[in-house]
Amino acid sequence: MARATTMKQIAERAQVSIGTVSHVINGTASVRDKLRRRVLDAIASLGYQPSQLARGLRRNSTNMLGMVIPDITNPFFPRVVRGVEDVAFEASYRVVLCNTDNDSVKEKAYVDELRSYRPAGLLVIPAAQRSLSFNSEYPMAAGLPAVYLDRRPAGWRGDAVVAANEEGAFQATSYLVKAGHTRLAMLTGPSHLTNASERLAGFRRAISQHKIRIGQEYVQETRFDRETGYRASMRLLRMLPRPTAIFASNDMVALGTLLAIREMGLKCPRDISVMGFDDLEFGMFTDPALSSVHQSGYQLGATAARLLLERILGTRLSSRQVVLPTELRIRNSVAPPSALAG
Amino acid sequence: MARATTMKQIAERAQVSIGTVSHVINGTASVRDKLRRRVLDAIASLGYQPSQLARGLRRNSTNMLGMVIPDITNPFFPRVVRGVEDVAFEASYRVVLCNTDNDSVKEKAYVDELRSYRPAGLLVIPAAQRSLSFNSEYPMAAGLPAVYLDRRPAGWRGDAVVAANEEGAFQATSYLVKAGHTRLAMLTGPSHLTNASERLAGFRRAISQHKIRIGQEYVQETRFDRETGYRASMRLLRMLPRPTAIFASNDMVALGTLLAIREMGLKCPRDISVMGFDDLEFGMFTDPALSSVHQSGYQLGATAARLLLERILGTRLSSRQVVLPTELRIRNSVAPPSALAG
DNA sequence: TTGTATGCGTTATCAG
DNA sequence: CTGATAACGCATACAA
Repeated sequence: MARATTMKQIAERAQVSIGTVSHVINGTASVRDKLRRRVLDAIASLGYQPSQLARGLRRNSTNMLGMVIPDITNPFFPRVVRGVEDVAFEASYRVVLCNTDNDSVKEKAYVDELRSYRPAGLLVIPAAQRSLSFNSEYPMAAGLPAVYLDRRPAGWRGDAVVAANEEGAFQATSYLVKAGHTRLAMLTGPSHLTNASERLAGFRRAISQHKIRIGQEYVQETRFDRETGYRASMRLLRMLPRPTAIFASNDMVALGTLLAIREMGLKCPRDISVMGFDDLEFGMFTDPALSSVHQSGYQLGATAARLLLERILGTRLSSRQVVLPTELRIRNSVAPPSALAG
Repeated sequence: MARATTMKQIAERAQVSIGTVSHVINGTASVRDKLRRRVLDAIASLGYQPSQLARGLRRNSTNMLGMVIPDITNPFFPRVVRGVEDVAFEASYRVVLCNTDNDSVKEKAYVDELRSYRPAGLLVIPAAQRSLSFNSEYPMAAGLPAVYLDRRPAGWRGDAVVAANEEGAFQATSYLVKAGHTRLAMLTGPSHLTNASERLAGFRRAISQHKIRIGQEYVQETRFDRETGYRASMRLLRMLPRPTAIFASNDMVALGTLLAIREMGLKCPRDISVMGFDDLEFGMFTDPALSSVHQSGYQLGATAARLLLERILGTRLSSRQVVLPTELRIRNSVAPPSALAG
């Protein structure tokens, strides 16, 4: 295993001390132009790269940003990650990615290990609302800047960036109501996640504001995936009277609903309307095209990364809670209820 | 910035020397049971985590795996990444992810920086066939184990894992021919990527084997995205005679084709058949459902990670080229050519 | 079986 | 402005 070029070699070649090399690299003291040039030349010709390990050890901090997400395979998260990466890269930070599978144990393991690399900060989409690893101000407590995204763990008083989940769900539900639907069902997502419970709250606010009452069996808990969306939808579709509209807590769940409708021999939107949340790219291509509450995963990530960088650089002190806007995108999967339905 | 617990503190608390602590942690010498227990207790009660930076500096290698991919936002790659991560995590390695945007300059920058973290190995989906950073055995030369995935840079003689691109494309094209198509078009993807050129080769082999001749305007180069797929498809659809089947080099491109067909007021598969490659999840939900050559991104990643780990652990010496099988998945987007078409 | 001491490549302090 | 030199936290060769 060939060892890489070190500062010592640069120093020898440039005929200066190792301290001087460090100074020209970090701009930590002014160096006479002649020496500076010699150093730069040596660096260029030897292709020297400072050891991030040695530097991190000495400084007790690296240019890594730890990012903890549930599952990169879920199509919403890649955009978030990309938003983070772009902002981080621009500022010379690198992103280390970890998938928790929504498992708080794995989350804790990852966070603990990440810490041992002394990242400059942490970006976390928490696995659960009440996580053992994050119940208080855990990451901050040890002086590690952290920003939470997408979901907010209970009790977290630091920086966070989330979408307007309640409001978005309220808008979407209101739209369905105004289209004439009164038998509305909701697939909630995991009730222990803030984004899911906020969306449910928005749904409830809309129907109660319109004086609509629905049976509790019309509200079904799911995970945030197609599989549970499909199963819960099958249950809904077999109920009598059958709901005329289903609001899914995210697009993956809505995909399951579309599948269930197809399998039951029903037709969307003729027999039943479907609304999703997230507005993932594939929604434009489904049959029928999926109506959804749009949120920008990229902005979510980019914004969180910016907050984190600001905190790392210490330009801000008070903690900030950013709420990103959502926007209703109506496509073919929603229509007024047919007189025959039910 | 509170400093973390160190071995020294463990040593003090356990009333042993720092060397002993190291030995029980690494199992590098047998330690008397009593002392070992004291050390373990101290570690547990202080929540000690060894500094990966110090360890990496000392050992000249860390438990990080550098992974370089074009763009996490492209739905094929998350599965690859996930496959890598799962295998890596199991073996106590962590993955650092970098997006190159298919830009070899960015790729080189990332690889150079990654090296300064002394990763145990590198997983690379190269940005281009002839990359400045990878034209010879660059990563290996410096003793850094590396495995290439999905695409193979020219001249690389080390480990690589790719799909059976040529064969898959051959099967798909043959299917179209057997369905009666003679006016076949292909959207090639970027010609400088091996996977794209192999797919084109498979296409050509199939049509020439069936004695079909097509005009060169029926072969259009695209990138691997929807946008260029859409534009190239519009060109194809305006040609006279119009092709009766389009083979897209991947599903994102095929999505663009579906869009173009819709926009031209044509109907797939009645007027024109469409075949994709990759078989991404959304293909089941498009209208019509997309036929495609299936390959498992997860297996691609998992296999590559396994090869890399084996090389890191030094259990193998000769370099291996793994080719993963593909499988044709026929759905509604393919039908025999209508007599009226053209 | 255990302790001591050296060095990994930097940064930072302190003289000169 | 420049050069020595002491940490940073750990692994490891060597001594005891």
